[in-house]
Amino acid sequence: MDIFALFSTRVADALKSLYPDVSAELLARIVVEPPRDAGHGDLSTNAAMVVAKPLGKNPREVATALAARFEGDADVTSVEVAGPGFLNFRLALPVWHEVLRAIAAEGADYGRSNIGKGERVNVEYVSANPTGPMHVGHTRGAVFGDALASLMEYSGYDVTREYYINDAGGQVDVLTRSALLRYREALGETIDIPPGLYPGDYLIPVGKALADEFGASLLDKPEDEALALAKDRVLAAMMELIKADLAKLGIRHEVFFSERTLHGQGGDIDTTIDWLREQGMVYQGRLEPPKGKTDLDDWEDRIQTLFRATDYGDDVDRALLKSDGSYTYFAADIAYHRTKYMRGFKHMINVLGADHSGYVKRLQAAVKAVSHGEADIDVKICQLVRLMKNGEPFKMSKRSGDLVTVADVVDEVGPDATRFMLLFRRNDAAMDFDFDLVKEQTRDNPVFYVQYAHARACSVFRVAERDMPGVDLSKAALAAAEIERIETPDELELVRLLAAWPRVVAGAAAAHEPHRVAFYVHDLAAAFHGFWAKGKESIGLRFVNADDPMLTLARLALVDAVRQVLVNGLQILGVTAPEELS
RNA sequence: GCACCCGUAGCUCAGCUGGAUAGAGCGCUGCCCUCCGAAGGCAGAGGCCACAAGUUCGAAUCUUGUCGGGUGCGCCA
Repeated sequence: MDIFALFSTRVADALKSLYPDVSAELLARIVVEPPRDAGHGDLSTNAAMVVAKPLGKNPREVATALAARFEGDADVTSVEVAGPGFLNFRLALPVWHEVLRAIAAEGADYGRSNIGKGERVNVEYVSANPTGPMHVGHTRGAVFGDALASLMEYSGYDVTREYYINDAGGQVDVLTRSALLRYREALGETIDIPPGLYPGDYLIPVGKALADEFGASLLDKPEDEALALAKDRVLAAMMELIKADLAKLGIRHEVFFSERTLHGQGGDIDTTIDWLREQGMVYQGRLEPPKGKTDLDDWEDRIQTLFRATDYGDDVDRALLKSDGSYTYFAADIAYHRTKYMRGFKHMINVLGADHSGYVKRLQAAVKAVSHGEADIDVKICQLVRLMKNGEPFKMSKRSGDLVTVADVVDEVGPDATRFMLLFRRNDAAMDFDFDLVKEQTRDNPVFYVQYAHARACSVFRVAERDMPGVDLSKAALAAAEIERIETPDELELVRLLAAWPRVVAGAAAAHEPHRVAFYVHDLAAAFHGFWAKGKESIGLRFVNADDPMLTLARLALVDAVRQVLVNGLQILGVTAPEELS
């Protein structure tokens, strides 16, 4: 149940009956929303202002006519024309009681919508190079993508969570060579890791595993052959490391797509490039060197194979072949996104790090080209995260490099805090991650604040059981409670917030902005804590009143509704809702 | 030089895709609570929404330009 959606159609219907010739486009621009200032009422609509001009009428006049349509409506206690032509509604108590009943009835599904209409969306995120454990820099994108995918699912999209394994480039050879050194080490040699190779300890067990499998047999082979034999093992081992890191954050993907499978004779890249050629999207030409870039010593002006990205909104055309004749990363990516389209995805979302911001136009161009403009892609860039301790930026040092891994962070603060903090900010704004704050048990720490609200809601039930032994507090009993007893302004404020939840999730899903869910849940927690605090000043506002079981039951239904919505929000964010805090 | 992102209270950030008198937390000031319904509550001060034009009934929000910060800039991934 979404009262905003409900009134949206009612306002539109009223408008149509008054002015039969208002266009559908106009109706679509009408918004029913909570007014910024609660003093203005419960619902507010701009309908009159939107429609007035095209109809050649005065907005307030239209508003007045519209208001008349709601006179005597049982759900509405007052309609007022305000300001330049706003229409403000105050809703009758039974509407709020209906909201509470709906929450009880819908439970975990309260807020779920079908705005996605079952359409398929591919959400690609993390896609870290398989050259080692996940760096902390990947964490934000990982968490963001995961929460966004959940949010889309919750809003009626058919979501596929996908990870693109960049296992085809030169870095993989470098990685494998590094692992082969560790292999020699495992066989007893003393090794020295030259600069340029990966020095990390995490390759030691990989070397050992190679030694176990191949014995000394790789030693006599030419490097090419040894590389070919070892590569799959090394890559698999790296993916295991990455998956373990992801698991620590509660993240899983449905599809792991290997870049290597696109390469090779007659592979997807070949067919894609051929296809692009047929479409006239490829030509031979030269590019201007970028201005203002410092080190252009190695710039070589040459004719190359280019994709007409500028036809699709990019700034320059992009190279498909390297000078050695192999495909560029972008060529593979075009083919990759073509497979997404061929696999039936008309909506794609890519979550990338800040260092890829220069890549988005190119991707959008590729998707447009490859789908004849039928598919869309939204690229979400996650800005940098600075780790802070004692008010200063810091780096946790690992013996074998100065990387801070995902595991380092999660082991220190836990997955819930990591996830919530990273989601409690717009993705496109840089943020500081404060280690001290995250472990504090005070209101300043939003993770604690929200989880505590949930725990407190649960604790109310424990108190009720203690103080009112023998009273039935089951879901069924709550559903049968006299919800009508909910009527004080403080209680209704809470209900209003609960009523806004479906609207908030839907908006967040449409905008691809999970942080809105985090902020909502935080607001709801604040309102709940506030109401709780009132009970300390005035006993009549306490949830549990042993001498009035029916009132208590009604209030418990309210508490349970708050608890349920907190759970629903946290679930989307992938954060647990503990019943007790230690 | 170019592209993208950001610029909102002293600090950290929201602002519901164009709505009404711009919000929250921290910090500050002043009260209240000394409570196990633990891990506080209430109130106040604090703003040229970077700046300037434009679009319209209406702009923090959209357009253009300027300034400042971040990221990136043929063949790396």
